[in-house]
Amino acid sequence: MAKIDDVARLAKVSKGTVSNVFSQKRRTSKEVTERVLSVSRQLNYVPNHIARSLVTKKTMAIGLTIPHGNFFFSAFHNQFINGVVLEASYHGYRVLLDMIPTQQVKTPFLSSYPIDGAVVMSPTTDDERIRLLHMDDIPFVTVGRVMNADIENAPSVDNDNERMMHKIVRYLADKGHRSIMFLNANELMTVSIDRNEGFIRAMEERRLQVEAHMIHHKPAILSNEYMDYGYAETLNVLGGQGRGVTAIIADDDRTAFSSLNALKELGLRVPEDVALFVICGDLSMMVQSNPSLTSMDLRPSELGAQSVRLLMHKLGVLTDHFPENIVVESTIVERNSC
Amino acid sequence: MAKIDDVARLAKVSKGTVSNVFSQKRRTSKEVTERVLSVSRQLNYVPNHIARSLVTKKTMAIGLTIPHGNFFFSAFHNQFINGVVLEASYHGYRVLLDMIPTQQVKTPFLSSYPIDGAVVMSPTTDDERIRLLHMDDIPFVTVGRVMNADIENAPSVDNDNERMMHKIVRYLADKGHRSIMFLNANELMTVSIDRNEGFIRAMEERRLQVEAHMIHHKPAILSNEYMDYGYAETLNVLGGQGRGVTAIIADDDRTAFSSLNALKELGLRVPEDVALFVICGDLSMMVQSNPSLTSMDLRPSELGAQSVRLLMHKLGVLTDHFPENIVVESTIVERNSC
DNA sequence: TTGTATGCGTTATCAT
DNA sequence: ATGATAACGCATACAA
Repeated sequence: MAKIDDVARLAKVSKGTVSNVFSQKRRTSKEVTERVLSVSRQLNYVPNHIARSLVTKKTMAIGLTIPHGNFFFSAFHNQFINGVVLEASYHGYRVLLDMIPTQQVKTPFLSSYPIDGAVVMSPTTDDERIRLLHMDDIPFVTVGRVMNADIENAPSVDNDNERMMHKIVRYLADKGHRSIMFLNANELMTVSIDRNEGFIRAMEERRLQVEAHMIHHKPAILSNEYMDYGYAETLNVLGGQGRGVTAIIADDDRTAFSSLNALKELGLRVPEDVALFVICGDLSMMVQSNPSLTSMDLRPSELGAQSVRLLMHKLGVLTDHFPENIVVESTIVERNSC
Repeated sequence: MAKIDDVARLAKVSKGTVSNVFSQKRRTSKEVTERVLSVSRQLNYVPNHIARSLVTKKTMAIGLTIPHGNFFFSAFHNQFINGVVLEASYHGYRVLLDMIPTQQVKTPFLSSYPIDGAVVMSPTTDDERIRLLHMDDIPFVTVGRVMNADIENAPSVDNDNERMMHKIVRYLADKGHRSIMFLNANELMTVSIDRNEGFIRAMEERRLQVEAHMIHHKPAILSNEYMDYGYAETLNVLGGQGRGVTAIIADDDRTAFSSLNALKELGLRVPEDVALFVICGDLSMMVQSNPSLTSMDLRPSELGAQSVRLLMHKLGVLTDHFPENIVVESTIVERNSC
């Protein structure tokens, strides 16, 4: 691999000049620029990213930390990552995919982390990743509210979880539903906490009773029940005993489908007997489902893009004024399940 | 941030010794080791990854290049990435997510690429990414066969595409189907080419006619028809004209659901009137669909893990004997759609 | 087992 | 506008 000295020698300029031709940090005459570029092409030269990083102290990469464990992307994650990668590359940044595996790995943090900043997905209460980032002084943006005890004012991007639940409850209540079951996300995630509160508050506002059997949380990702979440709950609560639940809010598409299956087994029709409402989910799946599923669009791709944009401000790449906490509006998409 | 000299001074050793304590490349006495570690903790020191990379010429990161464009992960991609990240982290490697966006970005290849190797998903004929990697002498492994003109003997991981199609056709033919429609992946992908050949050959072997209306290819990812692929084709071919198609092979879950929807609209029952077979797809979706879909399991997570393992051999991280081209066995999972 | 000196390839500072 | 040179923080060959 050719180095900067080779180019400098052949182009009869100093290495400083070659450096400037590539970094554009100060002007170079058209003449020299072209000579350098020509020689570089000839030698197949490109600046060494590592050496550059060593002196600039910028890696031009951001980390994307993903929910830990033997994770399983949902449609939400997909589109979110989409938004992140696209927006990052737009600013010249690369994305380092990252997870905190449950099993011990060879090099956890044996050396510094070669990223300029990070996007943290689905923070949990007292999130380990956030602790680490904070300790290492790496700027980060979370998607969802941070609830670590010692950290305040963390920049974040989030949906309006409270309002979202109000909107959903209102929507269902207006259709006459009084007993609504909420199949929430995992209880450790901060968004799930916010949504829970929103749900309960919205129900109370409407003078609707919230009973224990009406709120459930997705099991840990590695548990056996994970894949079946929604099925057993629906069977239990809507089967036999007749607790009077007439509407179900499901956390994601997988959960919704599980629930839908249980409903079919129980001989309950959607939406005639029971309404099914999905939070987010894969658009094409929602549409192609039978019946198509009414859902709350969380706009994950937008969440991803905004989180990167916010991070770019933290990194000083973008300098116009920008809020510290961005709320991405979520909207109800009516289909045929409610 | 503390540097190696600070630690050396406080621990009263040379920087070379500090270096060795962390890299473990040569023994250090227990005494010294502990003193160094203790001081490091005290100063919150960790070796600088960039500086280390500059001299070792290893970034401890691999690239994962994803189908270009405003891409859209499918269940296959999800699980694949899962396998890649998990296996990579097991060997102490990080994963740099990478895409070649359609829109022009700021820094395409303005500087060298800070990865030790790459995994290339879904190679196309004359793949640009492969050209670049090859030019830059970056070891890479493809998932699917390489068809670039100037590249031979590229290490790869793949399913047995030919055999797979034989198995599927045999399976369907044994159930009495003689006219089978194949909703294949995008025609640029090498796997789709292989599967096409396999399909045609398998049909011929069984003396079954392959007509033009029986083979379709997924439109480009940015086109309007992309999301609807499967729907229009099913409507056209199985509607009105009655071309006698009694079985459909769909490339992925999205396509299958589209097709399923069209079948419902046509009043055709699955599997009574038409058999529907899915290649890969999201397990939980397949199961929860109604009817549950019989499918070919491509084992994407295994593909991901194996591709990383193969790459590790290319990088000299793993040294035992290992084949250059790995075939991951795919198996039929029978459900209720055929 | 440990210390010393050199180099990795670039950017930045200070000249000119 | 360009050149010369000192960092950047570490690993490693060689010396002790």
